[in-house]
Amino acid sequence: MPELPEVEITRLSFASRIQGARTTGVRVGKPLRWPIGCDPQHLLSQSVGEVVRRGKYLWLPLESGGLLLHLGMSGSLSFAANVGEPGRHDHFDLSTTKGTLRLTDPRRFGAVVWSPSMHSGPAAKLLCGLGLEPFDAEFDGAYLKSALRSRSGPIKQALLSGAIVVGAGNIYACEALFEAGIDPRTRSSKLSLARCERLAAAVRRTLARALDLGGSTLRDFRDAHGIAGEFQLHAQVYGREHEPCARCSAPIRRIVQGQRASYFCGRCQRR
DNA sequence: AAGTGGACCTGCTAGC
DNA sequence: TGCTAGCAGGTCCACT
Repeated sequence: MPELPEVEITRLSFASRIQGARTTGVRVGKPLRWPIGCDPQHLLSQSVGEVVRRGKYLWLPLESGGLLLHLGMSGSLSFAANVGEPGRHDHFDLSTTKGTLRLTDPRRFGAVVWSPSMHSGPAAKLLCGLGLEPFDAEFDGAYLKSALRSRSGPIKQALLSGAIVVGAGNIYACEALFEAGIDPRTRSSKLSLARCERLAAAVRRTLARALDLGGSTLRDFRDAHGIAGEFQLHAQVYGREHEPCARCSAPIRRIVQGQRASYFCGRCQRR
């Protein structure tokens, strides 16, 4: 579900409200992707620091370490003073003096993992292979060109891997490639510097636009106030197989790459 | 090292 | 109306 814009919108919707609160209770429901990795008692009576994002992960700092959160495909976080009884898909609650942070995740691909810090233990292991943040000044055409040099596979899969640049998932990778006029099947190492520059700019613009629009809500996504996004209404290619391309009217195509759907315009997007 | 396919889990929808 | 196959925003891991 949640790509970088959705994760960042979620963070913005509760980080300032939970900061400085003190933890008062923990409820662990059905198993998520990994075990939490600590005795839940260990999380009690600690003050909460500033929530930060790295890629699609959120780091929630506590005094004796912190929690690395991931929303998987169908996860969302809510934060409210009165949360009520947990529903069937509510698998983690962290109660604090300012409200309860609750992870709702029907498919349970999400995760809540304790780590002594962001830069050690399980968190470090999960974060260490990640590429640049898309809004980092270092992320530009020259960086992309260099990072893609050793990659023979399709550019779409290189973007999705997160090893070069983080944050673009299936929707935004498709949209960014459309904006840059690049066929998703193009071999990564074949992209010219000029096209790498266009692609880096397109990734940033696509993610920034999604942030402006509150992210994409296909079905599950809500921010921590329960508000849906509307980028999906503005998508040019994602989920639009057979519809006419907004730029040239050719029908949008759908193919499968690495077991994921790719949508693109066969006329506007070149190899 | 980089590419590929399978795995995890539930819910919804299109088609018969 | 009811069943089934196929599909869904992610990403780790084992294997080549």
